[in-house]
Amino acid sequence: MPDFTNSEIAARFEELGDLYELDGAIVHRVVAYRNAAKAVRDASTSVAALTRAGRVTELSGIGATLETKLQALLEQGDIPQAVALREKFPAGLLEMTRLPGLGPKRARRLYEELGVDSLETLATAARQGRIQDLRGFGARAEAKLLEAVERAVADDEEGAGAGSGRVVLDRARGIGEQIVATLREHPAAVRVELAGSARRWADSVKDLDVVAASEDPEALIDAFKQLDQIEVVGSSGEAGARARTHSGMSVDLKVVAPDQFGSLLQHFTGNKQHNVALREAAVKRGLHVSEYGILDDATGETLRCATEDDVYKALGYAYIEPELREGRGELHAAALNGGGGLPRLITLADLKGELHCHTTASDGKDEIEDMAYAALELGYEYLAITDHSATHGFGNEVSPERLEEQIERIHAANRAIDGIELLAGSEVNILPDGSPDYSDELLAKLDWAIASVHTSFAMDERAMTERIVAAVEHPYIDAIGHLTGRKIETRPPYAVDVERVIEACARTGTMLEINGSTNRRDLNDVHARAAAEAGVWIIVTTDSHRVATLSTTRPYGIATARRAWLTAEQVANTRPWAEFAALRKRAHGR
DNA sequence: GCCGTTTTCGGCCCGACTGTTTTCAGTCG
Repeated sequence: MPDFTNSEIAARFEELGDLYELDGAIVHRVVAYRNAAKAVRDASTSVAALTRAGRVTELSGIGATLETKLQALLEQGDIPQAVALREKFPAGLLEMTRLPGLGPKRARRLYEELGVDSLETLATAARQGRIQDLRGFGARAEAKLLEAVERAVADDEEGAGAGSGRVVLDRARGIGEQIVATLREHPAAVRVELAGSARRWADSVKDLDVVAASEDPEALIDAFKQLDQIEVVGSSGEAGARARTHSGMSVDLKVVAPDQFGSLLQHFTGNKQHNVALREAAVKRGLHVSEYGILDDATGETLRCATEDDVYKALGYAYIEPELREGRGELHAAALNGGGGLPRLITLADLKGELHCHTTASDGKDEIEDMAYAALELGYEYLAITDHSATHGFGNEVSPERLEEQIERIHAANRAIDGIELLAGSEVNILPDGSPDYSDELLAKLDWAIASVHTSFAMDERAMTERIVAAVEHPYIDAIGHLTGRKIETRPPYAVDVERVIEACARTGTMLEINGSTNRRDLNDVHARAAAEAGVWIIVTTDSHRVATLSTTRPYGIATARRAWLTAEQVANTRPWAEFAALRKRAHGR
């Protein structure tokens, strides 16, 4: 039986948590399953393998009971308790609980009292007016349920295959920044910031959180509700409102007085695990943290925090950058007495060279010189031109003969343009057998080669891992590009044992790329952190196919690096050219 | 169901909004 991937295991735990919730389990037990699911999804190594090795309880959130359930899943292909609960509750019932406003308690009552067991039978019952007579329901609840079903069905038909409803970060930030910019112009606005997962630079975003400080919240909330971007206002109160944009994103606005803004920003930046851990630690010291301030049991007074720094300081922590607030050990590190300290995170300004871009020689839109001048303007000291290689699939093929010519062109441009080192490079395809698609002799003529998988994604994990490790061991392959091939929200990673590839890179001195392309961000944050901890050199690139993305894509690669806790020292292309040149595998002849 | 520099048992963040209620449960983030 093929092993379960981490995301498959996480889905099983989520399902079981949902089933237990329907079954009336206490909330903490349900939360334990959801926390475990997140721990599994965030794990940098195979949870199936960890389970077999008897080490899975090393993951925070997995205890003896879940270990037993994991063993059952791996040995029998399913978890017995899940099998039993699926018998008890029809699949349509779980689907019903995913409707906004309908939770497990009321869904179960609809099932038991009306026999409603799917979106379809729910819609029928609502249309027949059978729901409004139930105790605790009413005519409005019935109408809202019908509306929710109809919307879910419409969304499903519209976005066939789209699934999660999450939006890739660059698009979400585009919408969010527009809203923030407009609100900032309002006379009642003192501060307006984007919060939530968009501020943490997550891969994708479910909805936008906007927080504001104002002496006149009502005026600002009114202005928000009338923004051009807003299609419909959902709920609204004295402290904020929720609305949906024409682009279909849900946006929350919250407003407090300026002297509470730090607490609000901290609260709505999250993530949930970070905030819960922060608050639990505070409770042990008699402090209660909310978005309005910090209540001290001893004095009965609430400390108002104008800045996030005030919040963290009052609780005994150093300031924690938003990208680190994922509940991955950042609070322990940030503790002012006894914490190990937080890393000094890499910034945009640290990057000294770009190592992955394309020109018209393959599928890029601009010429070598255009890219060179753009990189120079960004302050880069070096730029590697890395067009796709000889095997087909990417517009122009760069045959070996054409690569020889391209190397000459790059060298000529390098002589002609002052102030930047232009490197003759290639993004070499890793063929299914693990070999590159240029000869060693040709690869040796390059200054830099980054190798990536672009074909035959469907190999099994063992074969794919061997394929990539073979490339890692090649003497003229300096780095591996976009290791897992995932496209955020559209294509899952291919099956590859990232841990083994990291080990091979550490052994051979091969670098691993964080491809900053906004729909890739591959390595992801978890893998990049594991690679750097294993001593692998990381490079942060844009994979630009045109001049514009050399600058616009950079923040996304850097954000992933920051989410991976990386310092400038751990990223090779923060080094000046002479130092970087010496780090390349081809330079030290391994 | 997890977890432990006050606990191996007894805790487990905090508040807003909605709709149905005569004081609150359910849902959400």
